[in-house]
Amino acid sequence: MQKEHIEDIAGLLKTLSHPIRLKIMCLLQEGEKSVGELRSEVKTTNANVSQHLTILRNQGVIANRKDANFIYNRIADPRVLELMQTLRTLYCTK
Amino acid sequence: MQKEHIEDIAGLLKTLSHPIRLKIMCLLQEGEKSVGELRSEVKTTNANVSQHLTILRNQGVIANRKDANFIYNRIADPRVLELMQTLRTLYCTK
DNA sequence: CATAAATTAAAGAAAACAATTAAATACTAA
DNA sequence: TTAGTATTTAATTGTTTTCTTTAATTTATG
Repeated sequence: MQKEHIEDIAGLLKTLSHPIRLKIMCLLQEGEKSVGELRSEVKTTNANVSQHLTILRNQGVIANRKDANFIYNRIADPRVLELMQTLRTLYCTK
Repeated sequence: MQKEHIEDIAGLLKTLSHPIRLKIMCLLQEGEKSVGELRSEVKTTNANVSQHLTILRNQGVIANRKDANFIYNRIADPRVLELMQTLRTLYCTK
């Protein structure tokens, strides 16, 4: 791995390394979800979820679309989807 | 994923999410290396490398053996090895 | 034993992070 | 327009990380 890759991947892992953000990514594996739906699943405040979503969005791993009052979030990077699947296989099987 | 898994994986990702630690893990994919060897590759102080090695050891991803003046470190968890390989494939290919 | 090389441990300051609260924005519907 | 819902932003505060420096430990060798 070259230096740039190291920095990039470290940044990605850092983004995913918070329990709330990792859980959000897990939930989004099932399909897009609004901020409110995510909030009720991760059990924290709207503001907190919103801040974590901003971090995920800045990293480029999620994107969103607006529909009326709701903002629906989805996983934007197929590589992250595959990474999540690898983590599940390695650490959640058996 | 259950809550415990989320916490565990988030902790693992956090451990791997520092550029120096990630680089160390990359280097150890090639085989065991002493603290001094790692230091010269990641270009920082011995103390700093040692601290990062402690973090990796506490997370259980590396182990070491002592031989005379040298302490040789190696990757201790095969799942992490596979995770590293996945990251390389997803983000360093093409 | 004395010295050098490799490593660890401890302490400190600066920077980054995270949660909370309150205020602000955007949109819908009555 | 007004009220209500969903979401974001900003500010504050406390915690955690990270790096640096310095001191201590371990082991081999002269």
